[in-house]
Amino acid sequence: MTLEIPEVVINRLPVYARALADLADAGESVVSSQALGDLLDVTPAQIRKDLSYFGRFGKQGRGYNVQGLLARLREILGLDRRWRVVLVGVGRLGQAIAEYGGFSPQGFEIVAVFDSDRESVGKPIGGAKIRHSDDLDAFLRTNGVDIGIVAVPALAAQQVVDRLVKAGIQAILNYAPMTPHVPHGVTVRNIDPVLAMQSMTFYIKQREPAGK
Amino acid sequence: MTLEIPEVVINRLPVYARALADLADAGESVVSSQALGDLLDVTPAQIRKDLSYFGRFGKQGRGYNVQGLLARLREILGLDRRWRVVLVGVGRLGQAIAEYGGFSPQGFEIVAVFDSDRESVGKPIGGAKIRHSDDLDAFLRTNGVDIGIVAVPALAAQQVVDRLVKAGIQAILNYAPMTPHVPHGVTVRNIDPVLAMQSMTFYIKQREPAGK
DNA sequence: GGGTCATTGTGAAATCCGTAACAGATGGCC
DNA sequence: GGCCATCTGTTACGGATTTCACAATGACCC
Ligand SMILES: NC(=O)c1ccc[n+]([C@@H]2O[C@H](COP(=O)([O-])OP(=O)(O)OC[C@H]3O[C@@H](n4cnc5c(N)ncnc54)[C@H](O)[C@@H]3O)[C@@H](O)[C@H]2O)c1
Ligand SMILES: NC(=O)c1ccc[n+]([C@@H]2O[C@H](COP(=O)([O-])OP(=O)(O)OC[C@H]3O[C@@H](n4cnc5c(N)ncnc54)[C@H](O)[C@@H]3O)[C@@H](O)[C@H]2O)c1
Repeated sequence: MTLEIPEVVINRLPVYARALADLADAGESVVSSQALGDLLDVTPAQIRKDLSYFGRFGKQGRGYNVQGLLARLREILGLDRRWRVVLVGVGRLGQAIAEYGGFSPQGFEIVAVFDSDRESVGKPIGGAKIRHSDDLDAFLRTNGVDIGIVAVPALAAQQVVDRLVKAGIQAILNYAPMTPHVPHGVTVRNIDPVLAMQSMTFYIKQREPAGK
Repeated sequence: MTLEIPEVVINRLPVYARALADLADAGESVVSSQALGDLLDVTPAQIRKDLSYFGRFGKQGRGYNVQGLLARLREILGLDRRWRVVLVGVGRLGQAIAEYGGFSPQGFEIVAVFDSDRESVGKPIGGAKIRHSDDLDAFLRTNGVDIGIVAVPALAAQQVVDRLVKAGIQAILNYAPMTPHVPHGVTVRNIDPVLAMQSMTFYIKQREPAGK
């Protein structure tokens, strides 16, 4: 139905939702696009435009009802239900992810974790037991799983992505420093702090006429 | 000098550099924009256009010299030197960052780590000793530091960002789930897996006509 | 050394996205 | 109840980014 919404817009909605949740916590009941924009370093026009793709949520002369808009955004993004997630790769990063308390309150439940290292299979982590990655396919097929998190070394990552895709996973959060290939219809987000730093250095350098 | 290069372009350059490094490791000496594009899911025209902002690096009929282009990109991005980084917040995530082996080989050296918890001050982590965050300003002023990594709870993050900025830091990698405010001239990149997942759910939902 | 083929670099066209601006609606006030 | 100040929703515009398409160039071969 709504098939022409720019991806940049979709990527901003969770940011709006997060700010609205903070405002709600702070006891605010109404917010204007101007005030929300100040909070997020976004122009008010952009916020209004973004929201207008989905409907009319505000009241002229007043602004948006914080709880109301938050509820609508959550609905639009599909955050009004819980999502089942598997984690593949339980090294240092994978452990931090498995034990991170920030996912569950947002509706993302890590229902199983996998690793190829037989030594670690069976060990408990973040409420689950580590399973062997050979059992990944079987698990995915018998349990409904929505999202896969990849936290294996770069060299193993494409193989893991392929397995997740073959088993029907629709969305992948990739922490490995590589660009995964997925068929059309699978959504990927990459998290790579090194790339983030490597783009920042360009700007630092620009501002440093000395040095070099 | 070169002041009108779109930020999206700058953000793609490290991705190109990473792929070129992989190609170099694989023994490839030449690559075409087509081949590189296939690797990265980017159109060849985009690659050529991006590179053309900085000069002419290829040879018609042949493509780009892998080592040569990599060297030029590293130079453009400022990756031909080492960068000094401080980490603030040594909780679970901060520890994983401090001990992550992926930064140093790319030229990012974590020269000091800070936390506000007096219990943990003095403990060794990733080659450094944890310092108290009260000493952050003094350290930054006496040691040249280029980049700050923020890994504290959201409620403390703006305060930490402010301190880093006041001490002259030019670039901040923020892991806290909030939008930091910084003056013009300071570069920020945010890393937030929850936001990443929250935008993916939109697309999963789109594809699931059932459910809901 | 000329012909062929592949591939770059780049203006021009097309598309995408953000901003501006304002008509219209709403609440508050007297 | 009418007036005023405020703020939304939306359209139109302009700028930014991507894609297109092709002339120019270099490598290779015979
Ligand atoms: N540690 C960090 O802070 C950090 C930060 C950013 C990115 N990363 C990236 O995340 C990935 C993991 O990092 P790490 O530090 O946890 O590495 P790690 O070596 O500690 O852990 C990798 C884990 O993956 C498992 N594994 C390997 N191949 C597998 C396969 N085919 N199937 C299932 N499991 C497999 C290994 O047994 C190991 O437990 C790497 O790609 C790394 O570059 C890590
Ligand atoms: N753990 C993860 O995988 C993960 C993933 C994504 C984002 N995050 C975010 O990263 C941040 C840190 O997460 P965590 O799990 O490590 O939390 P944590 O509570 O384990 O660690 C936070 C650390 O920050 C320190 N701290 C608090 N206030 C400080 C201040 N003003 N100055 C210096 N240090 C201070 C605390 O003493 C503690 O050691 C949070 O904002 C979290 O939402 C964590």
